[in-house]
Amino acid sequence: MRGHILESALRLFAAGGFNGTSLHDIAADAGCSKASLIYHFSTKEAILTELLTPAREELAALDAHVTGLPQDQQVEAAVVGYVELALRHRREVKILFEDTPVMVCNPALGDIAAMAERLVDTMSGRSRDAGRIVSANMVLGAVFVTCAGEMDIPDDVLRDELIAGALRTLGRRPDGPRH
Amino acid sequence: MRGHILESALRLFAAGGFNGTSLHDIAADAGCSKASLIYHFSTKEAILTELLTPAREELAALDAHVTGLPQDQQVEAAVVGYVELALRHRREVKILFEDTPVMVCNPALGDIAAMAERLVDTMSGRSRDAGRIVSANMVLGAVFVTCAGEMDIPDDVLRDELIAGALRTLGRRPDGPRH
DNA sequence: ACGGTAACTGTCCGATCGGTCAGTACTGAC
DNA sequence: GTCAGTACTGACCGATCGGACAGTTACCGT
Repeated sequence: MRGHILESALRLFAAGGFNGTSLHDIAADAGCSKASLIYHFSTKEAILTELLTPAREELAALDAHVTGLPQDQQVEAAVVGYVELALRHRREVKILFEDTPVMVCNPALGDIAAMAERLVDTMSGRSRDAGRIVSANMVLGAVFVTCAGEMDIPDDVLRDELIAGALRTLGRRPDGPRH
Repeated sequence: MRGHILESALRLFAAGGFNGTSLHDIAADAGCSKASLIYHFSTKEAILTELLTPAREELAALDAHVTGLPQDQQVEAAVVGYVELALRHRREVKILFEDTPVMVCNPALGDIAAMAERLVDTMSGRSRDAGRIVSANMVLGAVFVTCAGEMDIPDDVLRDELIAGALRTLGRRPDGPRH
């Protein structure tokens, strides 16, 4: 049951947003009572927290891994790691971006924004140059939107194209998409 | 008053989302009663609609303008037009992306998604190649996120860097950001 | 056979939601 | 002076929200 609830909540939050989805909606979708949701998770917020925790932990792991790398490998590792993470957690990332106001007020999730910022800083090569900073922010949004929107492209192709596109955005590769 | 209400609603919707902002919140921020909101605009949805209409119309104009251009100028025109539009309507674009579920159900706003899709199609060079399609989608998200997030970079610099970054993403320029 | 506990539900609750409505204050036209 | 109309409000409404709580059922070790 617990798993069913999380699956329903994930789908509904991704489709209608956190504030746009009621406990009644989730209960109906999961095939249980509203009271059952509160039995398994004590709050609506707690459902969101538990839903996003795996992605949050993977982001933390990525953050730690990238930081420990030699300088000249950090950018590429950050890009690849972020793309794969976003692809592995498409709907979670969508919720993360679309419900930022809800998220930043959540004590268990509030550090995600800071970690994302650090990821962007890494992708910019820790530069103060406006061009680098803008490019890195662009990658953040580019990967998110592309993963969140549903396209009929196989995941492995999407992965490679996202990485290539992101590195192009950052000015790391001279070659464009073939045609 | 009417203008004050729209300004308050714009700020609050952008900060907390449509579903996360109540009529009471808007009334308090605008310094009037909740009933006054309904007097000027008949529904909460109508406030959103009126708020997004200018941006919607500019998008429609951009769509028409780009379509009328010779093939070889369309991609660059689409990129430049989109960047300038997003920069001119930062908060509106943020609402547009964060409240897609609300938007697509709104009859007066429902066509925005279709126009955005056409814009992406144009930026992809109307290609069926996965790389092109992914790149174009990336540009859509890249510009949005960068405009929506607040950075202390002057608008004109941001404009140039966004255009350059987007064209790089699309593989239209071999040079990266200077360093 | 039975006590304990985990899983689950129906029902109720106060708060808040978007929206209605009767009424008031002000203003310019005649 | 008065009257129509515009701008606005306080009080109120039903619906829905997240959540509390007292059960009921089913299973399990003893």
